[in-house]
Formats: sequence, structure tokens, C-alpha cells
Amino acid sequence: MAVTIKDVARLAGVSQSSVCRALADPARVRPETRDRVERAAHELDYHPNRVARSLITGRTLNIGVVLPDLANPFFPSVVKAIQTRARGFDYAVFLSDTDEDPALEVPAIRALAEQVDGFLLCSPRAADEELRSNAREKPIVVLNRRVTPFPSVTADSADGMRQAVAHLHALGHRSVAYVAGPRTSWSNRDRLRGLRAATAARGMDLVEAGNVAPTVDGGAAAADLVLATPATAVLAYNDLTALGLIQRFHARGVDVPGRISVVGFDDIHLAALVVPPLTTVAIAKEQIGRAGVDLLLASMAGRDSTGTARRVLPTQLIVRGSTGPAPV
Amino acid sequence: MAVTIKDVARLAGVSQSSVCRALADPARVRPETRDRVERAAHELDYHPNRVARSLITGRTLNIGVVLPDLANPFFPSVVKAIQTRARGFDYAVFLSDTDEDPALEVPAIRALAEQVDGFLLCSPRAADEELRSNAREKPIVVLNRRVTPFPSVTADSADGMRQAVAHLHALGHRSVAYVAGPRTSWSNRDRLRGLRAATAARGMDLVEAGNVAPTVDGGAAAADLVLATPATAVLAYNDLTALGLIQRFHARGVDVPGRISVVGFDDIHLAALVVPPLTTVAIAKEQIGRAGVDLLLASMAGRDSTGTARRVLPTQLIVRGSTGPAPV
DNA sequence: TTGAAAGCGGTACCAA
DNA sequence: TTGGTACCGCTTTCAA
Repeated sequence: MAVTIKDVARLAGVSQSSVCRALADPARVRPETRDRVERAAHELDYHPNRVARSLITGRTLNIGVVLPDLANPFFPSVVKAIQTRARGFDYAVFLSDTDEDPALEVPAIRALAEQVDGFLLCSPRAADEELRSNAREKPIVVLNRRVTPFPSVTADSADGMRQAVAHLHALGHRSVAYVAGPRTSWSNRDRLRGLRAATAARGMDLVEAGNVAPTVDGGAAAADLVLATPATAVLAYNDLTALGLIQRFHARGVDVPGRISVVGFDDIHLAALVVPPLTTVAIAKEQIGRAGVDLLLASMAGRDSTGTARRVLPTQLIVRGSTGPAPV
Repeated sequence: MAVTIKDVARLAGVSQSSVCRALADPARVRPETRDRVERAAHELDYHPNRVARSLITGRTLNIGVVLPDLANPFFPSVVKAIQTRARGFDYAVFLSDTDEDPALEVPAIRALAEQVDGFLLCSPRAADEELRSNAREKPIVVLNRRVTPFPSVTADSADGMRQAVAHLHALGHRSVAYVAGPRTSWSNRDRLRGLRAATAARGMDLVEAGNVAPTVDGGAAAADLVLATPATAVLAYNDLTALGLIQRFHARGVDVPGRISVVGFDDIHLAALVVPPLTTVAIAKEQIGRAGVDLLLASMAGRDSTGTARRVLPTQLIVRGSTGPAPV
């Protein structure tokens, strides 16, 4: 059996209450008492039980992270940052992977609700309304999406797309394709919106090639569709999709970037390792995680009254070998 | 405020105890009572508070997963499998990333100990003795390592190495190098052991090139060392390391597999996407996660008395473009 | 079969 | 400054 506060009280010869005070707020007990308690606690290697504590304080020191697919390298990066940041504040992290199934998100939130002080929802796929239905329970911060009235952390996709389009335009491309991600993905819509604006601003043609899964296979499936269009460059919803495109192009003997240029989004770690290395719009994944934790902590502390916080992080085009001059 | 058992009791016009019984073990109350309780519970959308329950039952329905680096794509695959499997048993998952720092593992375990029913330690880096010091607290299952007296799930590295060496031998290689991972990694020692046996069995030369971080950068750092040896093929501790090797070889204009063949370990998702695609020893990552959960559940249920369970999963060499005939 | 009451391990309030 | 005590939400004796 674990050592409890009673054991410490007995050994120190004081009451439970004093032990509690001595440990929580040393200033509120006599130095002598504090010493006795501390010595007893140390001797017994006593650590207050968080579960019991949370029952009365209502604070669990846990946060819940819900995300659609840990197999997408984007998310581990974010989760790692969340974990590290949370640990710094003595918070532990629950992880729930919903397998890209929007229907699993609300149950995932419900299941964790009593054990956490708040949620970080990464790229949630469920409808706004569904997410809002959980709003009263616990604070929620949304990453890679905006859902009123939750605080959010997003990337400046529009600017990223502007950079990518400027790059392609400078290379002589006048017709580009977009391989879209999940219809339920806010980032997808956001990126598409930015891309439309950017291409329109430069009078370029934009072909939209169907929605695919945000995976390598999804990209591979879209490759042939893209080749059937007049586009000389293709922007993918994310890097995995872009890698799928490149893979399929390679298999068909289509030269990248000779025949067609490819641009990804996210800058996952391995984007630089493929051949040709992938030109992509980088997002500060670690910052997303950190900012998410900070926002959540703030909103748990009730310091969110200044209005809904919205952090928009900058994006940065990373030019690598998968983009080149448009074919003549 | 959330709805509690009292609210249900009041609405149903029965005592707390009856509500508890009716919900936990319907057979122990009169059908009529059960109906009243069920209706009331349903109407109020009552869900028992797991935290409060765990305080008295001692079961949290949570498991803790501790791993060294989520940025290594191997781990997300395992975690995803763990998550999925755990959800099936109504368990939630705590995740703790220790950043390859052995000193963080025991604190991570301690921090979670009260909130979980058991631990899944993925490739722990801490010393056996340190890990054992936590043994009394909660059941532990170790993945990718063996630590007496914990149940474990490992891959059959020796057989994987045998397959890889047979493959290289058939291609004419007689001298191979091994780029080792962290000294603290059991898998690293296990793989090296298997490799030594396999090369010795065929009378091949084995050069061991220092220990590096199990990352792309680590591999890149080892590339030049490898080229300074007579080896015509190199086996890397894991795929990330192998990709780093290939990257650096590429940068130096060294042909893979023309001048040197490269073999990885793990078969991470993106191994197939690089050019040349990576020949690697595949591990059933999802099975590791699933088996881990199953073993942990068994040991939590106390069904572990038959002795320490050790599941060893098969490995499978996947031959791709990064290996070819030895240069003449 | 049911209800009352005692905890699980803490925290917080109140009176002393 | 300290100790006694109620209570967080639930489960589990123990009587009735």
C-alpha cells in the first residue's frame, strides 16, 4: 500500500491538516512543525495522491490531446512539443488517436473529460456544432483550425500559399493543380482558400483535383488525375500527399521537376530526404504545440476573458529540388 | 457541475447504493428498481466519475506509455496500435516522451504511477535496476527490450539480421559495417549480437562504426566513417540512421547501392519512399503495440503467474533498391 | 432487496 | 498556528 498523508501525520506527530499545509504552503505553519513534517514526508517518501487531490480541488493536472492520425508525421512533432511544454508545468498528457474518424472525436473527449483540466484538439474533423456541444465541460483549445468560441492556434496558410505561388510563378508556371485533403479538414479549406486567392492575384489557372486521404496513398491516387490536366505544377494538401504524388510520378517515369513541379505543406522531417527533396511550406510544429499548451493553461486559469485568443503562426516556404522551371 | 450519483438517486427515488448496484450489476436489484434507475440515469445523461471510482476500487482504467522519442516514426506506429487496442478495452492512454534521456524515465513513471493501472515501456533507456525499482508499484510490460522480471515483447532481431546477412552474402558482400545506436539501447545490443552471429556463421568481416544517435543526423555523421572502412555494405541500427547514411552518401556522390549497399531496421513508413528505396528488416510494429496491451492487461488481472511472458515477434527482410551486388 | 454509513486520500473550512 | 471535521463522487460492507 502506498504511503498516505495519515502515515506522515502519525510519524510527525501532527494532524493531517498540518501536514497538508506544511507541504502546500510552508509559510502557514510554524517552522518547527514544517521541519517535522518535511522530515517525516521525506523519510516515508510521501507523495500526495493526485487522484484523491483532484477529487476535491477539481484540478487534475492532466490535459487531453485528441488528434486524427498519429501515423501522419506532422502530429508526433506537435505532440512531442505539447508533452515537453506540459511537463514543464507539471501536467501529464492523455493521448487519443481517432483514426481520421470524425465520429470518434466527441466520444474521445467525453471519455477523458473527468480526468483532464482541458483539451487540445489537433485538426479535429468533427463539425463545429459537435465540438461546441462539449464546450461547457472543460476548456478547449483548437489547433490547426478555428472553431468559435474556442481559442485556436493556426498557421498562416494564406501567406504560405502566397509564397509558394510566387515561387512557381517566378519559375514560369501558369497553370497549377491542387490535390485536396479531407473535406472535413479545416486546414484543407484554409489552404485551398489561400491558394485560390494567390493564383487569382497572379492570373494563374488553378485546377482542383479531388479530395483524397491525407496520406501517401492518397497522393499516389491523385497523381494520374493531375497528369491529365494542363497543370505544370501541383500543390498538395500536405507533405504525405506530395510524397505520394512524387512516388507515383516516379513509377510512371514522369520527371519531377522536369515535367511537373511538386509542392508540399507542413515540412515533415523526411521531406528533405526524398529524391528530389520536397519543396514545401513549413509550419512551426513545435510552436503550435507550445502555444496550444500556453493558451490552454491560460484559459484554464480563467485568464481568457480578454476575448478568444487566436494565435496565427507564420509559415515559410522551403525551396528544395521538387520544384523547377516550367517545361516549355 | 456534472451530474452525480446523488442526482440519479434522487430522481429515481432510491438510495445511492441502489443506483450503484443497478448500474454495475443489474442482476442484484429488482427489475423495477433497475428500470427506474436506468431511466433516471439516461435522462440525466449520467456517467460515473472514473476518478472518484478509482479512488475506492484502485483501478483507473488508464495505462501509461513511456517512450524515448516520438519523433522517431517507429514509435507513433506502436503508440497508435496501443491506443487502438486500449480503447477496445475501455482504457485511456497517458503518453510520456522522455527525449532519449534515461534520467527522465523513472520520474515519468513515478509521476503517472497513481493514475494508471500499469505501464508500457517502449525501448526504455534506463538501467535494469532502475526500472526494477518501480516494479512493486504497478505492473510493467517492456517493449523492444527484456528486463527481468517484466513481461516483454521483442522482435526477433537475430533472425532479421540472419536474413539481411544472407541477402548481402548472396550479393557477394564479404565485409559489412554496423552503425550502432545508443549504447543504452537494448535493441542496439540485441541487433549487434544477432549481426555478429550471422556474419561469423558465414565467415564475413564485420566492422563496427561507433555509437550514434538513432536519428537521421546520427546516420549522416557515421557515413564518412563507414566509407573509410573496407566494407561494401552497411547495416544501420534503424531506418532513420540508414536514411542519414544514404543522404550523406548522396551528398558525397557515393553511389548506393553501386559503391555501397545500405540496410535499415524497423521498416518505417517512409523507408519505401526514399530513393533508392530502403532495404530493411521489418518489425510488426502494430503487433508490438497490441501484444503489449494484451500482456499488460493479463498481468494487471494477475494472470501472469505462469511465469514471465515473453513474446518474440518475427522479423522480415524487405528487399528494396538500397542493396545490390558488391562492387568488384 | 434495499438503505445507511464508512471509507478511498486528500483539501478546506471552522473553531479553538 | 493548529486540530477537528465535512466533503469531493463513488463503492462496499453491514444491517434491516
